[in-house]
Amino acid sequence: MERSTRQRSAIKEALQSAGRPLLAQEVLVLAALTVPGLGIATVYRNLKAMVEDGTLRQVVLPGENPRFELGNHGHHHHFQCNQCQKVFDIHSCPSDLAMLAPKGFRVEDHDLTLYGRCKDC
Amino acid sequence: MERSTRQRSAIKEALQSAGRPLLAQEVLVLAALTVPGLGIATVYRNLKAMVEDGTLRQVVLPGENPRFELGNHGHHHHFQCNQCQKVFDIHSCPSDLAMLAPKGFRVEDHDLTLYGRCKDC
DNA sequence: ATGATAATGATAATACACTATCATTAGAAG
DNA sequence: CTTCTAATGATAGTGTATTATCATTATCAT
Repeated sequence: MERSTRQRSAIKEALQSAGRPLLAQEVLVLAALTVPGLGIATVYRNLKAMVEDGTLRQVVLPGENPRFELGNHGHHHHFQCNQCQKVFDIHSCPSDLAMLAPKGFRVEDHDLTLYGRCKDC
Repeated sequence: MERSTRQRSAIKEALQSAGRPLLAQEVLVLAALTVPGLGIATVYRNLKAMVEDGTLRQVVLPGENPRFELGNHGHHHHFQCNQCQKVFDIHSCPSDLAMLAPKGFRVEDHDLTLYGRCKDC
């Protein structure tokens, strides 16, 4: 059966306190503050398991490695800073996108990424 | 100096006649119809060179390998079919995206991908 | 047509994110 | 406290897109 470990808690908490999608490497760095010696394999293992059970969601931006965020958010989009490369949530969503598609195409979903400077850069 | 080869012409023509962004592998298959024996290394070499000189543009969708399209298009977006995975151009663009970002964030650019069924699927 | 050399094609090498392996550690049930 | 075994950490291995290598071919200025 599944056991509760310091590592798993630290990984989840890193994502909660960051409040933005993190790369596996970023998760490692943050969670290792709580659990020194944390291994990258453990990070990948737990991220994968938590995505599978719905605790986490993968966020994939064009040309970027997957990031991870909590799975309890609804539909939303992302902003990536051109300076620091960090990714932030955007909780609004344009509504009139389906009409952009050519005739004969049915739109079922969409992905939007904004790029620019974040508040800190 | 640069020489004109059958291979390079076939690669460029494959992209022109397709009228949609193609993966390196798709370029190989299409261009090999004109130049049998065409090698994948030649495809990558020429795609890279043509991107560098502006003839081509890379199109990178989330979680996908790069596709290539002619570089003389203006700003536009893409549609990917959930069935056949092909990518098509969308020549319109929503205008009110900058206001979606949180306060303190400056929006400089954006990427939009629509997903659904293409005309043929 | 010829020679210099850019370009090609086959394939070995690379890069790199991710996964498997396995000896060791540490939850938690009793 | 013991025992069972899930989980961990170190690291070797994998998968795969792309690039480098190099002998051979083909373009093009002369």
